[in-house]
Amino acid sequence: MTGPPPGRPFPRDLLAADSLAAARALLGARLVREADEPGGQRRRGRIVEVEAYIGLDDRASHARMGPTPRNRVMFGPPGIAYVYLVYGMHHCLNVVTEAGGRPAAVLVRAVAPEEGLDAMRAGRGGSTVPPHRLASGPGCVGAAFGVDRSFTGMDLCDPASPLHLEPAPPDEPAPQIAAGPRIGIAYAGEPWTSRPWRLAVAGSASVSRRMA
DNA sequence: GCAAAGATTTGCT
DNA sequence: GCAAATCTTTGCC
Repeated sequence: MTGPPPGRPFPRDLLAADSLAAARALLGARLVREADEPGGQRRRGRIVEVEAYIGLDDRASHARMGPTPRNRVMFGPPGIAYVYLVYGMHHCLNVVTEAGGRPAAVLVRAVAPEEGLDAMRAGRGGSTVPPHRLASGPGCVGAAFGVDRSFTGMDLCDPASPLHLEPAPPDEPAPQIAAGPRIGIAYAGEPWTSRPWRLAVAGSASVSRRMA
């Protein structure tokens, strides 16, 4: 036997408690996008880079101003997708974490493509970047997996969802993890800009930027 | 109701 | 290395 049976659900309890633990659990997990049309390709990749946004007091988090029409799913149950549009052009995928109404989410910043490379490249507008860079960066993940704001609210722990998570294969060793400050949040100020809440699989060629 | 800024990427200088 | 592209969400008048 080499791989897991298809459709194994990602355990929701791994996302329900501490967001940094959830972020570590998501590294190495698989992001799966079922074919969006008959005869289309299934897209799948290994999550290799994430960032955590934790709590009302995190000045870098969209939840910092309390519940709004955009961020309200962050206040809901874990395992739900939160997709937002940044800079008017890029869709970024988050996995809601923590239970009990504490707002938190993990941003999926990079995925190492494994399946459906052609569909990913098409989603990237036919970009000629090498395969390992097709989903390297939060906006690239959204484009490569065909995700937009209509995916907000989707249950990523349900194998029947068009977009969902799967655990890493059981025979795969746990990844070595590197940590560093989050990207693009200078506006938040200290201590939030320095919090090492960006986590990545050490050495992966698909990580968007080198860790400090 | 209007103005400002943003969890980015790409291409040109 | 830097600036443009592009539009939603939020904050303030």
